Amino acid sequence: MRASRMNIVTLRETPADAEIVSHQLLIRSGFIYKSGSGLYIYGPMMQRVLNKVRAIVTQEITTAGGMEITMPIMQEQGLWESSGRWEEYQATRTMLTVTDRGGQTFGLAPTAEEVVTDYAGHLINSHKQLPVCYFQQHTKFRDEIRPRFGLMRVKEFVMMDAYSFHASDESLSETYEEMRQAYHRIFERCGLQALEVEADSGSIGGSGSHEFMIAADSGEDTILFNRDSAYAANVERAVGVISAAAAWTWSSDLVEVETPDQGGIADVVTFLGEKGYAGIAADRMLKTVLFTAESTEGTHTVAACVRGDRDVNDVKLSNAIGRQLPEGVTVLGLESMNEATVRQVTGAEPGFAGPLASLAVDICIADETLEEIGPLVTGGNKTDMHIAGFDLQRDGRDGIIFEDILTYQAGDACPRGGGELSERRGIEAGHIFKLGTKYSAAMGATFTNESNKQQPLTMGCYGIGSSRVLAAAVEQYHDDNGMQWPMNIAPYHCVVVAARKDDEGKQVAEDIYKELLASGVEVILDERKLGPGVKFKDWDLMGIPLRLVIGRGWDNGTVECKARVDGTPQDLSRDEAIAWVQAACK
RNA sequence: CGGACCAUAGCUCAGUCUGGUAGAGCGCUACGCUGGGGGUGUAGAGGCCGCAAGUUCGAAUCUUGUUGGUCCGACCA
Repeated sequence: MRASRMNIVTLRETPADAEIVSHQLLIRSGFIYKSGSGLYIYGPMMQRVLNKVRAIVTQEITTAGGMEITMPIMQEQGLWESSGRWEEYQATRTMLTVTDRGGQTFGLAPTAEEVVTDYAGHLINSHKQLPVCYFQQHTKFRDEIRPRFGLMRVKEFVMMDAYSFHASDESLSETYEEMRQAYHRIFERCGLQALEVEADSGSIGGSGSHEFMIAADSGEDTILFNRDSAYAANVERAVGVISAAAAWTWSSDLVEVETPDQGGIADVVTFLGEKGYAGIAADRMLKTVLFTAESTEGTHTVAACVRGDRDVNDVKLSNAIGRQLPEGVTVLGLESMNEATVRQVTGAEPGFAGPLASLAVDICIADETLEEIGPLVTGGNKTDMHIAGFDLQRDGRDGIIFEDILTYQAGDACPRGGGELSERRGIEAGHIFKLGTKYSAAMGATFTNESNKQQPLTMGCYGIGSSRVLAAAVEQYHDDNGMQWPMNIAPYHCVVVAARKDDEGKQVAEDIYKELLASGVEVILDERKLGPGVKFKDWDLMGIPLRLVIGRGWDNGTVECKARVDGTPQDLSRDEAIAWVQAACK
């Protein structure tokens, strides 16, 4: 391609609303253009990168046994009602909808379990047809409340989604493993370092799932991991072992302590310390956090208890609440309880809640690490009053459920033994789920098994945010001058910069360009009438991996060869330069 | 959905407090000079100051409303 025909428009200044580096560089380089909030045009260069990622994904998923199909973006409401997810996705406002002239409402694909389950259910009648796996790479929609971070969080994006169907859990596990391997190959071929972590399965549901995280400080997810034991999990799901609470000698009698205006944990600890309660620390406090949970059945008041120095894990809590509700009832959302309701359920000002008989909530869940700990200090459900010497087993209200609802953190011990957990940020680029029969059972997608019985299809589903992978690649590979695309997904392999004014110099650049082109190299000839500095800045910004310059070196018959990544320029002869490029982009 | 902020040239922003001729840098156009890291000279084009009402002799500037956007939180395969 000739640069003079590429309409290259690069920005010197960073747009005001671009916070993270991938957003800044993609905008400045002209790779993307904001069409609206959370809506982006992929320019010609970006499209080429996307095409390459898509090609790699298609190849690897096909190798893993997937068959590519295309499903509609518009999905009938009835399909979603048959799985029971319509209400959930409307209530959580995850799904965008459109209505036609007849008044029929459609969802804009946030994912396609319902559509594909309906499809497979009609095509698959016998266990002899199994297993089977379909996939597509198509536009997906999310009703993002707040799009941000450029391509990271948008309303419309490209995602590969694959769905496998099985006669047994064993078969599902085999395919799940094949897909897991395929994911690793995909990220490797894209030149990305991805970390596989245990994950929460969220609103998709199912029995097990892993996420593929691309490590980046700007990532929105937190990963806890330990290299020695190879444990890695999303903090939403991660478990660990917390250090024991510091010793605290107490007569174990229940004592009410006046704590005027001491609502927070830290306040109470300081206050009690001054009052002579020696050795009391935050880990001897029992923190009671109050929530209001919305479910398909109604509103529930919830108390969640954790050790005073730790935090409640919302995701785990939400799952735990779901297990307390009747079959088929789904938790839609979890909110901090408003102050008026707090006063109602505790009979006190906010800050003095405790899991006593006087706590009038529908559900009370205590973290499992509190089962064996005591005595503690907790709120007394009276304004300005705490209770010391509290033992949850002995003094707690009836019906307390013990579950893991703790947010683990760096420094906690690894659950697989050995050392401490470390923490890093990651971008969720892929997610695989063992769905089981959640959708097939609800939608009546069954097959005849070997015993001549109808059985719901066992399913797995697998997603890769293709467009998010692009942003993650920029996050992972860039420097002060711009992007650094890995060769396999770079929009072009090489740019030939014509930096001489004389006719011979121009002709040499032209000839080298044509020769590279003919040998299958994806190459750009920059013959624009611009100073060389401008050209260098442009291509560094756009991150083309290889650069040849026909400039002052040509006086001695040499061409400057430089790799975008940590390359020191080297002067080679014309033919050597061509060979250098051909070798580098193999 | 709570809280904060912004809207002036294609982009980044001054000007608003204290009402009185519409500004800068970058980008763009033309013509030179120049060529190894966004070079330079001259001459230009480009704005209903988001929109609507109000106050005023007079509004980018003050008031109210409205619409879009941004940030923090909540939410989120």
